[in-house]
Amino acid sequence: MRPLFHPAIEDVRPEAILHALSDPERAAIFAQIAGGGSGGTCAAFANMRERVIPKSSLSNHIKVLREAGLIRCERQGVEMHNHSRCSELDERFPGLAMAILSAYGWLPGEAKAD
Amino acid sequence: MRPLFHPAIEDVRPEAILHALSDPERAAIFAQIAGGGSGGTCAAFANMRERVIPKSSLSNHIKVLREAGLIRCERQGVEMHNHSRCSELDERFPGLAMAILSAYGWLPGEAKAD
DNA sequence: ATCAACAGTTCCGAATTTCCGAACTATGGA
DNA sequence: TCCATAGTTCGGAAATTCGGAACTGTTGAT
Repeated sequence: MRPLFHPAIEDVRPEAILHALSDPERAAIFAQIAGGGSGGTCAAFANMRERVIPKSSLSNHIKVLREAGLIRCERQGVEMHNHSRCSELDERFPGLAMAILSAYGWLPGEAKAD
Repeated sequence: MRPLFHPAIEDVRPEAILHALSDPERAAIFAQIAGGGSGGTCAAFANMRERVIPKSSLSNHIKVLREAGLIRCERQGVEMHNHSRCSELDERFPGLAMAILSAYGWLPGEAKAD
C-alpha cells in the first residue's frame, strides 16, 4: 500500500485525462483539489454537487485521477492528502486542465454556476 | 433518418465533449474533420491510426461526436458530410477543443507524432 | 499490549456501456 | 427494375462502472 503509483509526467496520456475528467463528479473533485481550498483529504469530497458519494466510489475516483496523472496522493498519518499536478501538466499539455475546468465553470476563482 | 439530431450550442455539455474525445480513435476522427483535409465522409476515416475501424463502430463514433456537439452531419446524396463546429464551440468553451487536439499532438497544422 | 475509532481500500456481484458482425435502409445510376 | 454504394440499426458478447460489505493500516486511549 505504501508506494502508491503515480505516472511520470511524460507517461501521462491525454485520453486518460479526458476520461478522468469526463465524469462531472470526478471533475468537481479535481477542481476542488486544484483550487486548494479543502484540506485535500478524501473526506472533504464526500458530498459534491448535492449528492453523497459512497466512499468506495470516492476512493475509486481518487484512484482514477491519480493514475491519469492529475493528482498526487500521499498518506499523512491516518488520512490521505491530495494535491494537483497542474504545473507539471500545464507544461506537458499547455492550457488543457485550465480549459477543461473553465468549460465546467469551475476555474479556481470563478463562481461555481452552471 | 433525415432530421439528424444536433444539440443547440447552449445545450452542449463539457462532459459529453470530454467523453467523446477520450477515445483516441474518435479524437483522431474529429481532428481530421476539424483539419478539413478529408472530404469529411465517413469512408475517409475507415482506417485511422493503423487500424481498420469496422463500419458499425465508425458510424457509432460519428454519432457520439455529433451528439456531443462536436460536429455537424448532413447527407449529400448517398454520402454523409461531416464538418466541425469548432467556431461555435470555441465561443462557448474557449480554448477547449484546441487544447485537446494539441494535447494529442493533432492540432491542425501540427505533425502527427506521438 | 490491547482495543477502539477513523480514513481509506479491496472485493465482488449487479447494472450499464461499448464493441462489432450481420442484417437492414436510403440514395443514385445503369 | 436491379445493383452498388454509404451508412444505420440490431442484438448479444465483452468490458467497464457502481456501491455495499468486509477489510487494512494508523493513531490515540487505557
